[in-house]
Amino acid sequence: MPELPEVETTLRGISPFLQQQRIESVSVRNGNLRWPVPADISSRLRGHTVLRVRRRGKYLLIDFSHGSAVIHLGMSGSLRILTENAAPGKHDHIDVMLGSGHVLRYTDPRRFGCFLWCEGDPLSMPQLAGMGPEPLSPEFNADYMWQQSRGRKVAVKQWLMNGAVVVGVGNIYANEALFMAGVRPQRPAGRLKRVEVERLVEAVRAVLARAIEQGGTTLRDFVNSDGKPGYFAQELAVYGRGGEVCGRCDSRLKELRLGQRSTVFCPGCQV
DNA sequence: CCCAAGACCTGGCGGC
DNA sequence: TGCCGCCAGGTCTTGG
Repeated sequence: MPELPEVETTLRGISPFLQQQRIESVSVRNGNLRWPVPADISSRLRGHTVLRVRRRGKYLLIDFSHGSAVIHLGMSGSLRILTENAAPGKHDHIDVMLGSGHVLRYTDPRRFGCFLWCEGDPLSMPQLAGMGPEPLSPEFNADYMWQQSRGRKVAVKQWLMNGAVVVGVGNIYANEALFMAGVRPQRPAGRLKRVEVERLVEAVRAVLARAIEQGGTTLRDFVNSDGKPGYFAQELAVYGRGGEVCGRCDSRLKELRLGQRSTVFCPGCQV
């Protein structure tokens, strides 16, 4: 489910409710996520105060003075703030009770996400070390991406979705950015021209920034921390539109598979 | 090192 | 209505 804009939307939603809050308790109903939720997570957190919440790629980090909770939403996860204690549903796996009386609830039907504990610097744990730059930071620029692309034979779309190159670009936004940049997804990354890399960098920035403004993309079940959907789905130009007429020319959008992921492009607009 | 494919898991959908 | 296969926003792991 969540790509960078959805995780960023979640961060912005939960952050005000977590800042400086004391953790009263943690209730784990199903700890069988991608990796097991540490059995002692409750005793790790109880009585400690949240210093701040931040994001690295699609990971959310809740920092305390003695370590950080490291959370990923996988394909289908969400985090919500409950103002009253609603009965948990089948996929509501974790509740974090806050001093304010609010509850941070972790939901994930497919359980591809994780909820881990890290003492010390979470940025150096295996999952986070070696990540590429943030796409909305100055380190993500044409010079960097040009140098990264040289010699790479992989399709540019899969290259864009590789977190070691740049974080946060998932299937939806890779499709959209390539359309915006006028580049066919199946082109080998190393064969892009410099101007194409420049356009792609700008397109990734633009599509992610716009999606964040809209509160992310809701296809089926993404909800923000208030339980509301994101509105970027209405602005998707190609994702989920295979067979439709392109909005920019009169070609029909084509659909194919790259790296087992559905890929949509316009044969008229994308070279 | 690079790349492709398999793995994890549940639910929704279209087809028969 | 019921069952079956396929698909889904991610990314880690394995194997060539």
